[in-house]
Amino acid sequence: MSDAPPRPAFLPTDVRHSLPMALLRAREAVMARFRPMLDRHGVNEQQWRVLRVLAEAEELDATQVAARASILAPSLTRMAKSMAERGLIARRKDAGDARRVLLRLAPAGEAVLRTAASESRALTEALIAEFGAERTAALIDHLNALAALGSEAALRAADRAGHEARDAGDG
Amino acid sequence: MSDAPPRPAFLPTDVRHSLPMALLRAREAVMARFRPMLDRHGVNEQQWRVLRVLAEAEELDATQVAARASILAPSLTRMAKSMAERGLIARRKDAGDARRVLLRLAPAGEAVLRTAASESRALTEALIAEFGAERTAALIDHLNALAALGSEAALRAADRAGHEARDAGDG
DNA sequence: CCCGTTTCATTAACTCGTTAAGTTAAAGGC
DNA sequence: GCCTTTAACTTAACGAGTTAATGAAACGGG
Repeated sequence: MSDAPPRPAFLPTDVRHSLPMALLRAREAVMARFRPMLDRHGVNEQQWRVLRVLAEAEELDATQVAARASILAPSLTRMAKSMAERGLIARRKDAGDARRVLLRLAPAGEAVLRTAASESRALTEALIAEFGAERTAALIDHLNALAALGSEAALRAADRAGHEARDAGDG
Repeated sequence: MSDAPPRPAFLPTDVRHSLPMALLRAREAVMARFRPMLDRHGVNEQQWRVLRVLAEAEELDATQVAARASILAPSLTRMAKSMAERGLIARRKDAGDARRVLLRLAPAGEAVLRTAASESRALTEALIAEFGAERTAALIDHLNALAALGSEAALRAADRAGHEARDAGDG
């Protein structure tokens, strides 16, 4: 409390109550718990996401993997190369559409999932136990609802609001 | 629904209901709304966080800025250099402790905050209007509580749980 | 059938995240 | 007053995020 000196009046929103920053901090705190486990299994956070997405589908093209794992296409291109070299995943070209690259789990990737699954579940359950089961479920629902807002119409509306505010705000 | 083929039984948690991934997707959705505004003002997301942190304090050392903006020290070192060159912030050494580097807003940084503040507020208010004021406040509270869990004792407990599960799980 | 358009993937360039190691300065023990 | 330890930053190296541009293949009129 002692370090809140005369605040300039022009700042946007208090950092303490900013939704983007709250999301960032929460994610960091959660990932800090999972990172040691992933390190032990030789994969990073993004590779782990790719493996899990592929575990839920037989075979997917790169665009779908990127969308489901929340990874951008250029990142996935780099990752797929190194993961294929390590035997975590397998790549092949789509016979019907030569633009597409199809990805699937390879044995080493299945092995990582298999041996990490129990640890991952334990960490998840420990977190849920600390934070509360109902509270966690509700939080995930809210987060998914928030993510679902980010569709085209909403984005345009937000952009218009920005322009209007800029006209009216600080003349 | 048609793309959920025979799921291998060894996967950790359904990607749809994973808390880390929900946090990631929600943050992406929110930031997608703010990014065009930040682009117009010539700063990226991390620089914006630094500016806002400095706007809330007269002068802070690098460690405190990093902590409040959720930026790692090596990243802040790089950023402080380029932001100082652009006149967004000012750097000076602490007279009493020659290890410390003190950061404060410079005129160009104040100008960015001043001209972007109204747009930022408009975007924030638009988001709150869409998502619901009470719901947003509750969400931020939950996220802060979640972030607060990530303290030392909790981390050690989670790590122990991981080891136990590995022993018991797939021998 | 051809040509403009769209889609999928890749490459490139830059910045940040992350870890580890190195530098300099302050603190503490004896 | 040294000498070890700790703290604050910096540097380096590598991978991922982001944007823009390119390449290649499919699509869709005309």
